Amino acid sequence: MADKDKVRVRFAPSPTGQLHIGNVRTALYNWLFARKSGGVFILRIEDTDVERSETRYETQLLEDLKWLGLDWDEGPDVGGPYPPYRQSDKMQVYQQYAERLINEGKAYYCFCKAEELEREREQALAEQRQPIYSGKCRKLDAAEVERRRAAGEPAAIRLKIPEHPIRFHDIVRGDVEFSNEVVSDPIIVRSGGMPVYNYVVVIDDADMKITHVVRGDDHISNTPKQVAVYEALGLPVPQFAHLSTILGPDRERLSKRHGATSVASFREMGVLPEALMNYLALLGWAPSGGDREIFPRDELIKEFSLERVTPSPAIFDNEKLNWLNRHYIKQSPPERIHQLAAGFLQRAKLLPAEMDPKISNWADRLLDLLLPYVDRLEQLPERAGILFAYDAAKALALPDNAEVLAAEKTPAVVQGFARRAQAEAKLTPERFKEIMNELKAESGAKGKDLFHPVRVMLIGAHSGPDFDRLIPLIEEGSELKLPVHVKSVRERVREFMAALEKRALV
RNA sequence: GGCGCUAUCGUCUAGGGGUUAGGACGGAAGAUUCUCAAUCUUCAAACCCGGGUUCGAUUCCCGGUAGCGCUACCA
Repeated sequence: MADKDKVRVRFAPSPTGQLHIGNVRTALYNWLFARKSGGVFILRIEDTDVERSETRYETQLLEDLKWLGLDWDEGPDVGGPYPPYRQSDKMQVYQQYAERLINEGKAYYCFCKAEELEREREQALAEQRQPIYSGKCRKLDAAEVERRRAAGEPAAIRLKIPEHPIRFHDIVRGDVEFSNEVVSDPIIVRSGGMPVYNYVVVIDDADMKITHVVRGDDHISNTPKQVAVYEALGLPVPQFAHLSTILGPDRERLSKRHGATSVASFREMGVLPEALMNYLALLGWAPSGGDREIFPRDELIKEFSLERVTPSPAIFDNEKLNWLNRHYIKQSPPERIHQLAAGFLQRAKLLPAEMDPKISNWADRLLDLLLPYVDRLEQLPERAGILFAYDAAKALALPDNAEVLAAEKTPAVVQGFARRAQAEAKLTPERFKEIMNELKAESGAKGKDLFHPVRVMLIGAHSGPDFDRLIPLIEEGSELKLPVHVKSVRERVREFMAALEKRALV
């Protein structure tokens, strides 16, 4: 492919907060499109809003993108042929272009005061007129402009919007047309000298030779202004693709109000990046056929196309994300998922920060036991409660257990199990099976009636993982030096019987 | 208010002038398991409304309605 035909796309976030899930999808689609077409993916930092931009957010942003596996070919940290990649480093360039527009008569100085404009706007609204700029300063004669400029009167710079409808092509939505009557002459440089987004974005995209602008559809109404800037500057207009909004369950634009929306929060919850990417890819895009849901990164690149992006807004569905996350937890290589998952138990202070091989081996088996039960890794510490947080009194008090405890054969099972288990220094799964068989014969209980009481005694709940794997984990865990002691079967049984006796007395 | 965008199961979507309107999440039922989770099987569940065009519209066109966005010297 000739260089001049090469696809060049960009992701251009503002470092004004945590990287949001909606922006991530935009980044993902840009990235997929670039990788699919053998093009270039560019990261650009839009920090013209000096008030709200912060360096720490920029650092965080890069980290989040890396975590997601979205790598960029050009950017503020890696450079590239069209620097700078941070708008705040580019102020003179914007100023030069603005002067050029003024000299060519395509833009003009506007001396209107902000309050004055606000008044006009409110009045227009009150009279049900279009609140667009009157164009007053457009008619000022050169001499007066010169005089007022010389007197140091602050002036913004406005672009002259042409007298014809502005139309552009959108890959997702087809042809879009705006009547010029609804587009004010936009301010491109503020009276303070700071250029405005709708202007700098065009300069940047043109300077960086961006071929496709893929971004959120909240920009769609801004696009005519931007097209006007391209045209005034005589620069080629790129292709646009406006992505639909991601909505919360209440059909309102997804925001912090809806809970976790930042990449960081998903990471902290133990959502795997590949699950998040897969989910987001499906939110607003589907392959032809539409009967596949699982798309690892490579498959996504192979299948993706902007033409198949859906124009309608989509509601974010945590359940489906969970399903994908469970899928990728199962698919993930054991070493990777063990390491990741162990981190959650370490942070919860259930596992030591430094794990010797013995503990590490035990932890791996524990995780294998627990992992099928979780949607997100953050649920692990709570799930691990069956090992670490045994509490007999609580088990007896739990409403869920009431039925089991009240069952006719429960006392015989409990007594029989307790007596036998107490005799075992270390219960083995084999011995456990024997005991259960003996109990079955002795009490006449079988199935649930037999196993539920024992389960309540051992883990405080009537349902949970297989005893075959659970019992060795309990017994071996009790011998390990862990931040939180794992009670042995004997300890559990003793505690349970004591609590039972106490309850009987009350 | 004006302008713009959007409209298929509860949700994400495939499809498209004649289809049993397909898949997935979630839900329900069953199989399996001591139980729960996982797994497997089965089931229920949708073309926003009204006009055209047409032999025939869910599909094409127009209008309505609803949702969302924009309407800044924010990005």
